[in-house]
This record gives sequence, structure tokens and C-alpha cells, in this order.
Amino acid sequence: MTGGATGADTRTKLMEGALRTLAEHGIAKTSARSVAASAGVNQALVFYHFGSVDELLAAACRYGAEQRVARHRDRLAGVTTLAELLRCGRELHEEERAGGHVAFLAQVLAGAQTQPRLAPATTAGLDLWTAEIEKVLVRIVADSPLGEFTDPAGLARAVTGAFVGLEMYEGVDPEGAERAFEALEQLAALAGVLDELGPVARRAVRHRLRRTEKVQGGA
Amino acid sequence: MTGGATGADTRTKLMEGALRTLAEHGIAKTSARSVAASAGVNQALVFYHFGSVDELLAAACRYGAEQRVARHRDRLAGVTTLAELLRCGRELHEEERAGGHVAFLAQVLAGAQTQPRLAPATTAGLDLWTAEIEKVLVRIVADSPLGEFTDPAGLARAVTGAFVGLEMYEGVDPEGAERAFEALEQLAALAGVLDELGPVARRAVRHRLRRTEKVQGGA
DNA sequence: GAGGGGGTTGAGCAGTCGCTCAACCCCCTC
DNA sequence: GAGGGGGTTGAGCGACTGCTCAACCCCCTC
Repeated sequence: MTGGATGADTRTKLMEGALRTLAEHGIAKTSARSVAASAGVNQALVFYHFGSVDELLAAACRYGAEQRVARHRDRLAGVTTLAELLRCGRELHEEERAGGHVAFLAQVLAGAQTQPRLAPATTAGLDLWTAEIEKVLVRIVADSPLGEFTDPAGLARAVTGAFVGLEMYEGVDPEGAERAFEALEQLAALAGVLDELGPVARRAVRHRLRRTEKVQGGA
Repeated sequence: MTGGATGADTRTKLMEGALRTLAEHGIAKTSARSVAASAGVNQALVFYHFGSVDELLAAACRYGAEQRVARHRDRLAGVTTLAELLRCGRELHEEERAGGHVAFLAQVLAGAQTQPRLAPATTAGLDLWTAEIEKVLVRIVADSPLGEFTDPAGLARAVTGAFVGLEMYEGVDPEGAERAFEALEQLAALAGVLDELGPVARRAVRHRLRRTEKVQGGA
């Protein structure tokens, strides 16, 4: 009962096993043996297919981000306001959490802080999300003061980073995170009001911002 | 050369060693032996003083958050606008990073996702920051539409969570984080403009918000 | 000086880690 | 049928893990 090519895509099984293990037991308990067990596969195959555990994690990180982004792209395409974006993000997150896929990106992100080999894959995974969010932001913010006075690409990065942080926050303090999201929704509704400012008000905003920049020393 | 009471506070040495190890090598490489080595102390003392590695990490988490908050409390007390709060946060963060203390809270936060024993200590550490931020927010937002239409306590939680996420984001993509922070500063400046809205405009905002709530179904 | 408890030490146990390796099976090619 | 390469397997190496333990030293109390 040893050996033999089973034909099924072992690489994929391993990456999905890595995502499962990462989400369920954290990066500290994610080893070649634990991942292989979760994938129903021999642990030596980790090294045959990926060379090292780090490489497996990096590949799994990209793979997982692609899967999640692809699955939710359609829903994001329907978002037209900041408040909707926020609500959509929460729904996606709760869905993933219910499905057992909680915050694998957060786990590799934590690992990448001190393990530079993981950083490129983590960045790549985050960038997939950032790109989707940026598309939405550009659309939302096109004819709003928000678009005129802020950089949507930078804002998209901020949203991605903040979401990861809030996702982790929710893991340790669900009630606190609930309040945080509610406050953010109120804030988004408030931002929506800005869109209704007329041209006169906008000129005032522009003037005021220029004054602020002078005081703070430009840029 | 064995035995003897050195008198110096070994508990403190261990907690500081844990914070150093956590920041420098990540939670995956934080073991009783590595922490003890960083503290210049025998590894068995971890178990004598704290009972287990988890308990040491929990204690270190509280201790570290207290130290950091206490060290920066004065500076936070001088903050009077959202833009200043953001700038202050970045400065604190760069200072900590330069000093080698990067994101130990982020590390335990990641660990706490799957290790429930760490969650209470992590929450306690985050709450220290949240409390300080809330004080600042209440002051900033007291006579602004932001205060009238949002919950400062929830907002403080959102800021804490977002900061942790952005801190980790900076660890893997410094240029991206730089753009994110710049966009947030622009956003904060824009929010500052809201403060100059007159009572008439505020009534309009209030009316508009009420309409939005009805459409979305209240709460 | 005798006793005792708080603090510290190095050795050691059982378990897991990353990774390697020879053996093996299956399937394709000749 | 012989050969060969891709895929898979269990065993095993050295290093590291959390944790325990008997021994030990120092200082305080009587």
C-alpha cells in the first residue's frame, strides 16, 4: 500500500490544507506534518512539491487570496457607496469566518513581520484585495470631494490594512469589533453627506485645505 | 556557580525578554529557551515564575502595553485634531520600530486568534490603547458633527484595530503603508472641514442621515 | 549554629520540528 | 518485456520544544 500516483492535484490539496491549518491553529502550529495531515497526504510531499514549509505557505497565501477575491469579486462590483463597502466587507468576513476560513492572511502577515521570505507572498495576497477595493473606491468617489482631495490608491491600501486589523481585533473581542464597525458605518454615512455639497461649499473646502497645508508646511 | 538569589527582578527581565523576542523573531520562534536567553536567565525560571509559556506571554503583553501607553500618554494629551492624532500615531510607531519594539501586540494578537488563552491579555493590552485614543477622540470631536453623529467609544476601537493592521501592513510593504497614511491624512484634513459647518448645514446633515437610516432599515 | 523557604541551576524526558533518503509504485515510451 | 521518470511512502536524523526535577545557594528566623 505504498507509492503510486493518485492523480489528484496534491499541490492544491497541500495549499488548501495549509490554509485550513493556518486558520484553525495559527502559524505557530502550522508545520509540514500538521498541514499534510489536514490535506490527507504524506508530509514528505511538502518538500517534494514546495521545497520548504515557507515556500508552501507563500504559495498557499497567494492561492488563498486569489480564491477569496475571485469568489467575492461580483459582489464588490455592485457596491456604490462607502457604507455599502463597509457592510459588504463585514458580510464577506463573517461568511469566511463561518466557513472556517478566518484570517489566514492575518496569520501569514504576522509571520512575515519577522520572516522576510514570507513578505513578498503576503504583499501579493494583500495587493489582490487592494486592487479590488481600489476599483470600488474609484467608482464611489469619482464625483465626490473625497475623490478630489484624497488619493484613492492610497485609501485602498489604508482600507485593506485597516480591515486586516479589525478582522484580528474581532478574533479577540467580538463585541468591541461590533461597536467599531457600527461607528465606522456612521462615519461612512457622514462621508456620504459630503457628496451633496454644492460647488460653493467645495470651493470653501478647497480654500480651507490649502490654508491647512500652509500651516503644516506643505506636501 | 549555581543557585543564589540575584535580587534583580527576574519576572520583569523575563517579560522584557519576551517582548524583545516577540518583536524580533515572531511568536513562532518565541519559546521558553529563546526568551530566557534574551533575558539572560535560566529557562526553568519561566515555569517557576509564570507556570507556562502562555502565561508569560499574557503577562508580557499587559506589561508591554502599559509601558508603551505610559511612555506616550503625555504626547497624546496634546493632540487636538484628527490629523494630529494620525501624525502622532505614525511618529510613535516609527519610534517604537526604530527602538526594535515592533508590533509585539500584533504578534500576540495573531497568536490569540487560535490560542484562546492569550485572548484576554491581548484584549486588555488593546483596551489600554483604546482608552487613551477614546480620551483624545472625545476631546477632538466634542463640538463637531463627528461627535454628534458617531459613537466615540466605537470609533476609538476602530482606530485601535486599524492601527494594528496598518502597523503590520507597514512591516511587509512600507511604501504601500506610506501611501495609505498619506491618504488618511488627507481624509483627516477633509474631516476637519466638517467642523466649520454652520448650524444650518448641520440641520441638513441630520435630516439627510435620518433619510438614509430609513432607507437602510434603521438602527 | 540549625533550620527553612525563596530563588536558581543544569540535566533530562517525551514529544515535535524541518528535512532527507532509499525504497517503491504507476504509467509512459520504446 | 525492459527501462525510466514522476509521484509517493515510512523511517529516521539532529535540533528544538514545553516542562519537570533534584540539587543547590543565599538569606532570614530562631
